[in-house]
Amino acid sequence: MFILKRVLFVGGIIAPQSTSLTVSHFSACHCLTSPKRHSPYSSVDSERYSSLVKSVMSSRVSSQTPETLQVEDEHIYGPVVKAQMPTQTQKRVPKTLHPFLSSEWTLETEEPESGTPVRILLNRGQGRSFVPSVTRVLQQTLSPEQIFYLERWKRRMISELGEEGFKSYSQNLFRQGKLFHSAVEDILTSGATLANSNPSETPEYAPEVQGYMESISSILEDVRAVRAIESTVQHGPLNYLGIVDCVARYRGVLCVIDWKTSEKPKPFLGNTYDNPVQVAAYAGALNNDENYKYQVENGLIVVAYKDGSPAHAHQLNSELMSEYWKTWLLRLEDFTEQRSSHASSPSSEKR
DNA sequence: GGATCCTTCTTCTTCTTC
Repeated sequence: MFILKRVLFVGGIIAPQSTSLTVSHFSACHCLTSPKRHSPYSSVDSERYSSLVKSVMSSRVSSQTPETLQVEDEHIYGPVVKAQMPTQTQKRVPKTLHPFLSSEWTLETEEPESGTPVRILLNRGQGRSFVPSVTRVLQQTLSPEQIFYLERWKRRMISELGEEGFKSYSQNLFRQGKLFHSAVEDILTSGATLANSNPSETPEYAPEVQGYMESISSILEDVRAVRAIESTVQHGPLNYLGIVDCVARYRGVLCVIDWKTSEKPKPFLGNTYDNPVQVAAYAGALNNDENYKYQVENGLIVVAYKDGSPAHAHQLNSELMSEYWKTWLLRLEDFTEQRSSHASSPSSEKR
C-alpha cells in the first residue's frame, strides 16, 4: 500500500502538468528527464568533490522509523488527490506577457565613465502602498511538492537535531550566507580581485567564509566591470521589488549575479530550485527601473562550497532568462490572486 | 525604541546487487 501510494505521488511530481515551476525546471535541466538509471550526479568530478560529498553523506539522516513513515504517509495522501485534480493546462501562460526588456533603453556595450558600483538602498519609508519583494512572492507561491519536500526535510532534521538544534543549525546557515555575501561585496567594491591583487595583500576572511571564498576564487577572476552591488531594483508597472546581489560582466557578458552557499553540490541548474526565477525577476525589475539606464539580459548563479571545492557557475542566457521571466510572471500572478482572494474572504483559511 | 522589511538557507527515488 505504502509503495503504491508513493509511486503514484512520484508520478504526480513528474507529470508535466504539476506546476509551472516544475515545467520550467524540466525544460532547463534535461538531466531529470534522462533515463532513470542515469544519475544526474554521474558526471560530477567525484574526486574533486569527494570531501564535500563525504561531508554530505556523513550527515545524512538515517532511515525512517514507522512513526515518520506514518506522518509522511499522511502528507503523501494529500498530494495524490491533488495530482488527480482536473488537469491544469499543460503549459500555463501568463495572462499578460509583460516584456522582460524595456523599450526605453537600448542594450549598452560601453561601460560608464565612473567605475564605482551603484548601491541603491532599500527605502520602504513613506510609500503606503504594498510592494511585495521577490523573496516573499517566491516563498508564498511554492508548489505543493516543494512544500511537501521542505516540510519533510525539516521534520527529519528536527527528529535528528531537536527543535533547538535545528534552530541553531538554520541560523548558522543564514549567518554563513550573510558573511559570505559581505565578503564578496567587500572584494568587489574594493576593486580587487584575487587575480590582480598582490598575494601579500590577499584579504583575510573570517574562518567561516574562507572556504567559500576559495571556492569562488577562479570565478571572481572572470568578473569585471561591477556596476551594482546589493542594490534595490523595483518594477514599477508590475509592482514588486528586490535587492540584486551584483550586476557585472562575467566573461565579458553583462549579468545579474546571484551568489549562493550550499551544503550539497549543485552541479546542474535544475539543482538550484527557484534561483533562476529569482534572477530573472531581478533582471526584469532592473530593466524596468529608471534608476538603471541599461538593461541586463543574462544571469549567473554561483554556488559556493564551504570546503573550498570549485563553485558551480550556472549561466543563464537571454533565452533561458525569458523562459524564467514567464515563470516569474506566473508566480507573481498567483501571488496577487492569493492576496486578493484572501482579502475578499477574510474567513478563508490560510495555507 | 520597537516593529517590519529584504536577505541569508532548506527539497528533487533510495539502498541493493553486481
